[in-house]
Amino acid sequence: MELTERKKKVLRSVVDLYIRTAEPVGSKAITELPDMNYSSATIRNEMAELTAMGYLEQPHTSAGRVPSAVGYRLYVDELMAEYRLSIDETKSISSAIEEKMKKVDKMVEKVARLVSQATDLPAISMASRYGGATIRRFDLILAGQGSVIAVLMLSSDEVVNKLIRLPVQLEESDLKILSALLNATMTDLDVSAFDSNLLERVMRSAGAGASLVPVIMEFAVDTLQKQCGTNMAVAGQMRILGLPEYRDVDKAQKLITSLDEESLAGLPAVLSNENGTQVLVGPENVARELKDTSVVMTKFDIGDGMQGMIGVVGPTRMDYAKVTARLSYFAESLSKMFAKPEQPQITEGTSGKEE
Amino acid sequence: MELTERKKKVLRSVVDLYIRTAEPVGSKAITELPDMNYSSATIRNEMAELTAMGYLEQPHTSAGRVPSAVGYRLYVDELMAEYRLSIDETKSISSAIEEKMKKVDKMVEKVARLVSQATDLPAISMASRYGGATIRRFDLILAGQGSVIAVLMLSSDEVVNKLIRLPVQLEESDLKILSALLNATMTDLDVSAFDSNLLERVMRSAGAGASLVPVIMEFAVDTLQKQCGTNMAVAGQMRILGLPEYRDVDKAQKLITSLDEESLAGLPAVLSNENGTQVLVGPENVARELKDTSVVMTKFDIGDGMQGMIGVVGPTRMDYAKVTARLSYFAESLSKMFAKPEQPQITEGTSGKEE
DNA sequence: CTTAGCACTCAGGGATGCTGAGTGCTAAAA
DNA sequence: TTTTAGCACTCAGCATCCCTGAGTGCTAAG
Repeated sequence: MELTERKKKVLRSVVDLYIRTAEPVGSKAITELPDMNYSSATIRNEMAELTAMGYLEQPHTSAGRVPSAVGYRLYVDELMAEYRLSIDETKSISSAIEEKMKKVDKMVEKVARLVSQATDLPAISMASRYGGATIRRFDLILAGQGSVIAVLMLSSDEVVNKLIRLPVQLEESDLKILSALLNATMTDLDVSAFDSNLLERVMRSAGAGASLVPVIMEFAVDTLQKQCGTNMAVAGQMRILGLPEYRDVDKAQKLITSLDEESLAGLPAVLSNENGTQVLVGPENVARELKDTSVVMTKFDIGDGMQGMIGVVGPTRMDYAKVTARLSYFAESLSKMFAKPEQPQITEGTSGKEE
Repeated sequence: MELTERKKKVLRSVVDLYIRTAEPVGSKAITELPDMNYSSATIRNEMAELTAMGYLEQPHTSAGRVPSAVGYRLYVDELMAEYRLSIDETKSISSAIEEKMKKVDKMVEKVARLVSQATDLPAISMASRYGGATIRRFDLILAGQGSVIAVLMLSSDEVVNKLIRLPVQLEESDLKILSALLNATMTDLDVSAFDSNLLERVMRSAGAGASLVPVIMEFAVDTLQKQCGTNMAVAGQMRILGLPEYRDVDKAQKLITSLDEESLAGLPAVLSNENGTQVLVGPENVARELKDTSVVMTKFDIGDGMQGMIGVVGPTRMDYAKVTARLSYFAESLSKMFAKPEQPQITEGTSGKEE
């Protein structure tokens, strides 16, 4: 049975009010809305029918109505009004993004923080690679007393380095030969190609620098693997403490502990493959702990064979319009930022101790 | 007036019990302790006197006693029994530390997480430099079509790099000359020496690579400044939700928001300069938000002109013995790890996009 | 000096009752 | 046929009250 226009209007009003107040909505509250020229009795009848049809729920007899999961679904898909970002909002989002972002993992963390701040909800951010990374170029620098700095330039234009200390004394000329060999044999290879076979072959031709080869190769594999993996960050978990549905510490705690990287690993699988914003309402979430929360996620392209994703977790009652608007804007801005091409560009990286 | 032995014993018992139960301690509970051969009436008298002397407090007339800040102070300084780490505990701490730690900022974050996990309390970790860092060595690598990779080796043995794209075409020989120049003029300098004067001087002699100099210098200054600054991380804030004193969401929220990097920046100033573990009980904390929490902190040496510090924040009622024991062990293990010298050592780092 | 005994205090936890927001139904009005 | 006014009913939330028991301080006897 189709919903009449009026029913839809009532449903929308209920959801809107409930989002604002977090309290069950009564018929009188609806009548007081502008544009509602019916008496409370009429609204009551409509609400009773909407309840029967499963769009609304009643916590107890003498309370108002609360949207059900089905109700939210309809609201998100059809009823909700576009939320228009104010200039202030777009500005603060853009300026937040414009801060320089360095390495992917740092970037992911920062984005999570920014999104969380913009929505005042816990936020998730991830970046995963669908095209494999390769090494474009090897360089070896002699740094005195048996120390060599290996510098790898990746297909993604990232540059990584590693300080290697070996008991062997090497000459500048040895390194030149070795790096030429590495560039000839190990560039543009998928990570899977780095096997013991390759290692043996390269070592046989390596001459004086042979002892360096295994270390460099391990470093290369490590680096490529790190590139493949999914980077993920969660931020702002404690923001849920501000929400009335989590006044109860136990509930809050349960949700927070389920908001770590591991528990959310399964999330991407649930999402459809298209770009754009998706909403998972309450029970639609697979993770049991998220049963009475909603997740809003947006995918976008980072370029360089990377796929980005940002999202937030919040009460089913969250302000979907506002949140999706902000998320989309965020994703769009990020895409633009990553697509920005050609201009003199600078990349940097650090390296520290490792034992 | 000095405390009698028996009074001390009673005070210790009160604190111990209160730490365990988080509930006011009554005279009867004390009598039931082994090694307490007095009746409840006697204990009551002692407790009354301890209260008069300010070591104990009474939430209300018919409740048991709770240690006051002064009481905790005495307990921490004189009364508390050494807590002996079990083999399991030392093992899990050591194995946690043995995971490889890379760059300082990553390391700081990881340590914060580990400490928090080991104590089940929010933890703070920081590393700050007291000796200035310098650059030991510059290398420039030509990476095709106007791209140059600048590789800087610091006095701390960290290696950082940056990909620079310039519209100018440079030859291998230009870079050789330039890097020789940089190594001659800009190594072993304190960050303050990098002024416009130096820049001008170097650029005058730089020839073809002159346009690179400002970029490299900016990178150098950035890197050194980052080295100077204090790295700090907080982890496990939500652990306070498990504590009975923070069943109240508002309280928990207040504390959590005051546990960010900025608010804790003043902390180091409060601590004495010696290494070793220090306890700040309740009102001894300067930060107003920490008035009814305690902070336990340990300083230790990282080497390379760096000072490390780890600590936890918890209720005044926290198990000081256990916490200080674990913190000290942690600090010791970390010191050892950083002191471990000479063996073939490898350092690595990455670098990503920056616009 | 210690302890048994006793009167006193008071937080915390039911039980009870009231209030007001909200409902569903019916019957009159449009 | 649809809308609305009116009314009886429900029930969460709050305030009130009382009771219980843990804990106290004081006194007087051991």
